[in-house]
Amino acid sequence: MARRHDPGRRQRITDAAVRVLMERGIAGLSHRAVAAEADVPLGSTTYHFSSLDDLLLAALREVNDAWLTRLERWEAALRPGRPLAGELARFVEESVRDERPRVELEYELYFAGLRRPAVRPLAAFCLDEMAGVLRRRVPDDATARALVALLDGLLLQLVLTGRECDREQIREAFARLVPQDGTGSPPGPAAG
Amino acid sequence: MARRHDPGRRQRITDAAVRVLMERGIAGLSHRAVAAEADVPLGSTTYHFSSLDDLLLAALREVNDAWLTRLERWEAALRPGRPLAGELARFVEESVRDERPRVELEYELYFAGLRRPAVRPLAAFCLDEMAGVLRRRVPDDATARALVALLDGLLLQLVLTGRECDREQIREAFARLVPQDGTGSPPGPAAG
DNA sequence: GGCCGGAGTGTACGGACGTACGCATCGTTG
DNA sequence: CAACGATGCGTACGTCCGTACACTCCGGCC
Repeated sequence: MARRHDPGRRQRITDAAVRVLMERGIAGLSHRAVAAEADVPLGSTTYHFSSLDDLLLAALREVNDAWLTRLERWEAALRPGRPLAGELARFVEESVRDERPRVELEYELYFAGLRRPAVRPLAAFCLDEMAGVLRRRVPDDATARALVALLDGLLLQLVLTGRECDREQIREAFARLVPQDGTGSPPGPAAG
Repeated sequence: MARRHDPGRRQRITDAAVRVLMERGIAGLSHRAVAAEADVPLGSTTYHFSSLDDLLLAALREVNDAWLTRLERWEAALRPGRPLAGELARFVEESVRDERPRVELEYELYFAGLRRPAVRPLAAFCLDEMAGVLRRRVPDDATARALVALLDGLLLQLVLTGRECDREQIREAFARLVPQDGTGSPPGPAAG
């Protein structure tokens, strides 16, 4: 064994939980599945997390962070000259092409929030953060929230129907929501 | 007992399943819960439905039908003069105000579709039908699909954050997606 | 060097679940 | 009226789950 005083054990369990979620979904998350995936004894998962909900929440926070980080990176890499709508369409396309499991998991998070009071704040937080990121490129909160809604709805459609992604149509839809375009309107000249 | 040859028994079980789903969500659906809710013996639920997935699917079809019917009724009641965006905003507002449990359940259906192959076609069907209904009031498929995406995204946001519904903001967002407005553009003069 | 406290673990318990299957029951047929 | 077949039901089995808890083991302190 020699696993005594293993720092980062908690983190390893959380990571294993994320993998379990990715493979089996929220319904498939159990102490036993996580323990096996993390290669730790069953008791270890109940020791580090006071309940299964705790474990679920920790894992979902991880998933959520990864998702928001991806969005932040996309935002940070925006070129001033390019219209925002096209870049949003690219984000959608890349999401369903390269990160489908993560997208699916992200939406499982939302839906878990529908029923589990403990998860709901996290889902709401995610929505607000996304709006906050887009807000940097758009003149008002309402537009940012509408863009988030359209983004969520489109990703959901693409993931659920498995239909191929028509980037031009998606760009057009985003373009209608963005008032004037040129990678949005940063509040200040260089404050973006 | 005297329950022999009870016609509509299957339907009663399905209805009970819908109530169970409404109260406990998909994770809470079980043969036992449904049997108790429908006041039938446990064996009856396994007799009429070959598996739990069958029962879930039947119940979700019911939920789906109710949802699409609501949308159809909304569409049928549209007045020619009124702008479509405002009517869509009204639909959103009424949905979260009066039908929140049904909305939540509808999105649980989507969620179930993410993980259960048997449910996915139903979720995809629902998305297509919604687009089909909106298509009657809008000049092209792409716009209809974008409206569905925005509708889904907005409802999701409102239900998850519990934020109050700003109807004017929502109307504005829909208005940007609808090319010109006056309750859409029916293909023919009176063709509906 | 020997004890002591807490960190970590293995096991066992109680309960819920899906489903298979033998049996009761009733309409039908001769 | 009697027997039979299908229709419907109650029970019981095997599995998996979350969690509690007695126990082990290691690091620090006297």
